Amino acid sequence: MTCYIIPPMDAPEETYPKPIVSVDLTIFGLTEVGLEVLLMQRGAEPFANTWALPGGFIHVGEDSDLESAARRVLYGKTGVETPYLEQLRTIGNAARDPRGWSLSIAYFALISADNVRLRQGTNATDVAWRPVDEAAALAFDHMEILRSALTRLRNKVEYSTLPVHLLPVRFTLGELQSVYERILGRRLDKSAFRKRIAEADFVVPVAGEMRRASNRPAQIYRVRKGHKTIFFNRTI
Amino acid sequence: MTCYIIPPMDAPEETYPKPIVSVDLTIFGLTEVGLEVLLMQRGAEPFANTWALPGGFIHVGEDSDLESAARRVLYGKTGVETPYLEQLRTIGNAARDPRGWSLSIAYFALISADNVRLRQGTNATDVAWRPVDEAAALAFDHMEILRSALTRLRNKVEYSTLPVHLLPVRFTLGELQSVYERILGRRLDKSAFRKRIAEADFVVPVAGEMRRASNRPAQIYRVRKGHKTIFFNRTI
DNA sequence: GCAATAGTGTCTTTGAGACAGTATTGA
DNA sequence: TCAATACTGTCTCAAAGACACTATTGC
Repeated sequence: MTCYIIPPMDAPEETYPKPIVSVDLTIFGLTEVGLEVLLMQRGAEPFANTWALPGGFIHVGEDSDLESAARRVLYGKTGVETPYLEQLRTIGNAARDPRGWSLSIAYFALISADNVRLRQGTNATDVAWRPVDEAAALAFDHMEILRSALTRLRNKVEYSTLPVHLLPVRFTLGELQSVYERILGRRLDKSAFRKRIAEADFVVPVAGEMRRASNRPAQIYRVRKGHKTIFFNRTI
Repeated sequence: MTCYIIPPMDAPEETYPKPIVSVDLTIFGLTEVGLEVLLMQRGAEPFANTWALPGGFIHVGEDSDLESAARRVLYGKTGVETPYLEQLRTIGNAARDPRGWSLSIAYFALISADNVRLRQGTNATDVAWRPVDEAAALAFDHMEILRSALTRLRNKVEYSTLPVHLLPVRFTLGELQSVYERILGRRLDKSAFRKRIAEADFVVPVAGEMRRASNRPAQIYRVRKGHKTIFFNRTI
């Protein structure tokens, strides 16, 4: 039994019971299969044995801020330290969690799937990549969160440099174009694509390094140091 | 003294103290002065007598969801029922509130300033419109939230139909263009502007109604029923 | 040589922006 | 008549998109 004593001086003007607060992550990765999302199977009630987005409670003593909490969850499940992480939205109502009025701050992350070592955390019996359209029923309202994240990703892909974060550190322009095409589900014109990338000026060639195959070798690029996501004023 | 007993069965797997949760609103209105934001002067500690964004705690028993909580705050301060309301972001850390680890779900609202009847709520000694650039020091990190909201508004104005919500129900195209110009701080070409508005097809003329002055009368428009904000693929 | 992909150049067509015109009122 | 603003039409120039061409490797 836990009992929190709220001191009267520091208490809110009127004291209300607080909602439950958790941080949930939609972690996208690009594998041979296509765009996939990292899911975990819940070990404990509610929704035991159901697949869910990785998440957890805020550790008031440990997490200095919200993003730290999200990064802690991310590192715990993937072992990855610095991927692209963005706040998606906060969803909260009385019905989403049988334990009571509950709040979820949803984040979405993009990672290069090859760097990941999947880990099983406490209360999770399994962790796995699942194709984004494999619309399995997820715990809580996580399916709705996943759909929001997917919408946001597809929108941003249309007019930003965001998809680089799905690639390893070094990549070719052909690989970059392929990422855009796989997420958008349509072919892009190579010439127009390269014009956009050149204008945005966010990747730099790695001198001397080429990707070799049984064709003309391709220049290898990396993201320019200190790159922030760039938004085009037109569609890619 | 308040003591919450958390039953062991329904408790989180590991039980952590919960953060403080509030909902704060950046409410924009367009007055003769220009773009203004609705502020209230706090009546109670912390930050007593300091200006702050209107906000409040979630009422677990009363609010069915987050947006309801935001609308309750909005109605309480302005008497306005259905303005444009959008979730901005959630900010949370250990330092922003002296009472402890605190979370603020920030919303931003656009209202037609003429419909508003300002009200003083509990714990507020004053409620007033303030120009957005009058960078008074605000309570908590509300200045940062206000800046976020302003950035979001200016960005969206560039390529969306969002500014209609700052106008009364009936307006002329000249008035609409003026709203865009006042927020963006630059003149727009009338011809190009009207082309955009016509393409977006989100306003309809009110048959027969004209705004009269000592010049050619202007057609009065209203927003098309069921209008959702439309995003242009280019700048306005 | 051939297959395959890298990388570049050019042409056409679209449409955004600039600007100037006409329309219609009150005074 | 003039002043003022509503509303529309046209021209120009930039750039997006389509497409084709050349380059360079392994086999």
